[in-house]
Amino acid sequence: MASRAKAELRELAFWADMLTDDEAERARRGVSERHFAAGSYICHRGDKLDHWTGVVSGLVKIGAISATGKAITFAGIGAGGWLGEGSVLKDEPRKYDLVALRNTRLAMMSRPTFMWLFDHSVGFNKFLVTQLNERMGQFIATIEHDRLHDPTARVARNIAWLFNPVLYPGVGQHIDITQEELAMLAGLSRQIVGRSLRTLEEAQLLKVERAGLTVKDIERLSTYEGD
DNA sequence: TCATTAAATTGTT
DNA sequence: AACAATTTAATGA
Repeated sequence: MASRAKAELRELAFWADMLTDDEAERARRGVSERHFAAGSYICHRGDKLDHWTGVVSGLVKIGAISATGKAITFAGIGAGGWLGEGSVLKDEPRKYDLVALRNTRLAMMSRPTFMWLFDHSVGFNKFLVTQLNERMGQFIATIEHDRLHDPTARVARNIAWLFNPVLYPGVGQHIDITQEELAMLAGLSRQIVGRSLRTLEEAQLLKVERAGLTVKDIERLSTYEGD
């Protein structure tokens, strides 16, 4: 049977099941919770935030300001997503900005705890490898994404991020997200996002609801390139 | 349970 | 960006 620590940890992190009871207890002690209000910065590029960070609830944007002054979004992270393993592993400052797009609860694991799990836990390393691999795939896709000027394609790609079954095992067909939040993620205006969503709905890729949407065809959505 | 009001979300110019 | 229309949530009888 599972330990109490593991049950507690599972509330914050789905990968708790991949740890032994002993490891879970150690992990639980090294994780604390923090809250960020909508619109606030969790960290700026260059900060030395040496915590591995999980989104318990809410929505976080990973991005940066380019040399030309344009805001670029690398990825959106929804509830269940974990980020920052690169900065923690290499003990480097963050190379990107983190912004809470809505009120967000974060689980933050201290670097010593992270390193201990990295050294001792097979389950944790398995999780890390799949996580890094999936990130890499998403990153490759993002490079292409930047060349996509069709706003509908950008919206589609941004939605697909939030439905990645490897990164977010719990997510079903539906998520709660407003068109305004999607606009901030994709770097588009709210009305363009609204129009794009209707286009995607007409193409039978998803169903638009109030303050949310349901995906009908995640495969075609993630590869959508416009008309 | 229903009616009223406030707040949030989306559509339109 | 501002305004209007619509839907949901909260309140209290």
